[in-house]
Amino acid sequence: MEPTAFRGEVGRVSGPDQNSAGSTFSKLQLLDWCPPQQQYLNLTSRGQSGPSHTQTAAAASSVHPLVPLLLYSDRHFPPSSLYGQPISASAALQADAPSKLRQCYHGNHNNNNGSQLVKKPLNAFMLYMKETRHKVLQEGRERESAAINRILGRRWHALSRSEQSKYYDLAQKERLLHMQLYPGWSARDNYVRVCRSIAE
DNA sequence: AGCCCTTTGAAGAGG
DNA sequence: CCTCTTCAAAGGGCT
Repeated sequence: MEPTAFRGEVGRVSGPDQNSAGSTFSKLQLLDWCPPQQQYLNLTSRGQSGPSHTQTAAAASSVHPLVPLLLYSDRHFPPSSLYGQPISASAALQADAPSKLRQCYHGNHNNNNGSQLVKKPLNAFMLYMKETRHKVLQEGRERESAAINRILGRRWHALSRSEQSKYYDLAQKERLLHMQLYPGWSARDNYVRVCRSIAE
């Protein structure tokens, strides 16, 4: 396939093919699912509780009913589940645990602006991985994530255009919602090397 | 305990 | 405009 051309078709947030967020969201509203917003708040606040996360909670609660869409990708692919199935609280906690580890890996719980860290929205392949990883695990051939990801990379390329478009569309919705939730957010906020250069 | 590995895609920086 | 770098998820493996 041609990822670049394909990306140009469905992967862009803005551009001539992208009418507007409004028209996109009108379609999104057709999606039938309604996870608790609290789960999303846990996600965006990285599972932390405390004064600093009231800002995120306020941002999420003040946005609109599309908030669950972001949760859609992050919480929506529990192990051995299909689309539309609700995710359990334990699964949510399980998903958060390694994230906390990564917080330590990246140095702190905040971004370099001192505010609560907001993570990047997942791209199409990341969404595909979240949904498909457990299948590879169930096959029992591989256990290491690096090996599993190699397999998923090959399977991703083996997907048809229409199959991939499902994930590109979802990723685009993620980005749109992320932009609405965090208008001033930049991926650069999470750059560790930026933090280090500032600290030096 | 903390980082590496491995994948694709998005986004930012710099030339 | 193009290239390079970083981060997003995951978790076993390694230091």
